Amino acid sequence: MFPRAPPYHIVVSRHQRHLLFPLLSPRRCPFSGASGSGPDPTDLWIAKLVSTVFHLSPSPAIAADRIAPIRHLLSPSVALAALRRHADPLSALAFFELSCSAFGITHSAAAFRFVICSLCQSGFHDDALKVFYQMANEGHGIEESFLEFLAVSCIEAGKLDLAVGLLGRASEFGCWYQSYTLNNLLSLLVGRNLVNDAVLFLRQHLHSQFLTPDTCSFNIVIKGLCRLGDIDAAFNFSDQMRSFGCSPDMVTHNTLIDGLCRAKQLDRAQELLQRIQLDGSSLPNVVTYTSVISGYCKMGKMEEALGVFSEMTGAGIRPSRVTYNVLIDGYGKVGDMLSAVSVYERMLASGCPPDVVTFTSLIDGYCRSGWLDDAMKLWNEMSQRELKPNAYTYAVAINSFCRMNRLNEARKLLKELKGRRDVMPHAFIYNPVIDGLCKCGRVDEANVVVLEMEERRCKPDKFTYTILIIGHCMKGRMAEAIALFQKMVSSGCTPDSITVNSLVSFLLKAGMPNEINKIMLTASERYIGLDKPCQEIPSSLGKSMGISVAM
DNA sequence: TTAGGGTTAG
Repeated sequence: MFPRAPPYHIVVSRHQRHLLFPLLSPRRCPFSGASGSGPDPTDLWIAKLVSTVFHLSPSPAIAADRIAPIRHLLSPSVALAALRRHADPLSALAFFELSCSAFGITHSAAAFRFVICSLCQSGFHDDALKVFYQMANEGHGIEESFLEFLAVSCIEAGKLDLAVGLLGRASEFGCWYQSYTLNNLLSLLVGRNLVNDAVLFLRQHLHSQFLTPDTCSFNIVIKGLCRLGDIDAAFNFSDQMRSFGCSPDMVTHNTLIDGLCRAKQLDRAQELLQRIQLDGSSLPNVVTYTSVISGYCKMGKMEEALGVFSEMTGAGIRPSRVTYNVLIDGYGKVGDMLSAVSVYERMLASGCPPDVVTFTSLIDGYCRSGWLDDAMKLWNEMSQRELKPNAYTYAVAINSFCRMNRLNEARKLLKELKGRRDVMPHAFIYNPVIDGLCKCGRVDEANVVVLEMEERRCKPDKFTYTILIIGHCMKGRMAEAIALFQKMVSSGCTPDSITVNSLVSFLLKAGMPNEINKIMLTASERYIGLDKPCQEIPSSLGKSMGISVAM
């Protein structure tokens, strides 16, 4: 934490002169700048001296000894001026702490804010919050705007736990904060699948006088609950909205309808749609209808989907690109490519340009029907329309080539993907190729593909490892299979019962009981905390060894 | 800051 510095000399050499005038990086924090008429020139001179001595000392303790003779010159305003001379926030923090502990300085609110802002801007939010809580404990008034700045900084840095803790204590500091900040936090929590944390936070603070949730706050949490499949909880929240002065709006209704559709409760979704229509308070829009159409498409009920589509157009609502894409994908999934193409043509005729999702769905449809060559014609047509395939498109095409045992064409696409720096590679794109190669006994080539994915910082997942372990076992390369299992565990990828069962059964056939023991021991250590229950497998081994394996 | 679309393999 303490900055590296050369030994202390009274006379500073030419090459050290810059240390007298450390340049501060631009401060974006509105609370860290100087205010008022600025520091006294004498204070500035002392601050310069003190900060230089501090910088040149090899440790805070030595700095304390060296500054001691002039400690009587130190004041809160000198300390603030000295703090401003620290370019490194951790160095500023070290000086801040030293001036409290060694020289008894009671820092001003401005000094606290300066250190907190510096730490936040460099990503040291944990330290920033410790200083903030010290600031509050020392009785400094907390401005609402400062609390919000700190919360937003934590949120933007992804330190949601810190933001939750800070905003959760806002009432302690007498601070009210805007729904915008709350919604930012809720949105990020939901986006990271921390729906329960978002729900808990909103519930705990609904009655707080320092927080005013708005319709958007509820909508965010309702969407999270719908994505979890907890439709009843989502409806409960929507029922509660009015008692907090918020009215459900079109977004609320659409979120609930989409939730019902995802939960395959299409009848309830249709009922709600009709209720909204009868109610007249908000008319269903293209998003509402598209959600219902999507729900039917996902269930393969294309007649019903088309019925809702007709109802929508009959009501004078123009289909969006998403609406067309949903229908095209639905027809492709049920193998009705004639209808999929018909919707595509209608889309073009209506002046709605297709996008990469349209093409991915069409390519997927052709692939599922076994018409790979038609699919690849579309692949080429995409570039004519200046559309680039993305990770989804590659996944669809590569998977299909592998299913048809056209591994070389799949590898050609992987090679093309290698040149696409704008596409983030995912294990599910590589896995079918690795699987196909292993099944053909081309294990060495499979290992090369794994190296390629790792070169692109794409970590193998449990499917990759299991495919490889089985592939190596099939070739009798047991030592390599065991090494892969060990690499899997040490890289933090938790094996599941399929991985362990596969390896153990091969080891059993190979007559390697000692290795089985080791694998099972590792597995039992790793399985602590797994959600799914344990099951006795394999039968012969389980009986003889009394070991259970998680499923 | 909130609503609808495409990948899921061992």
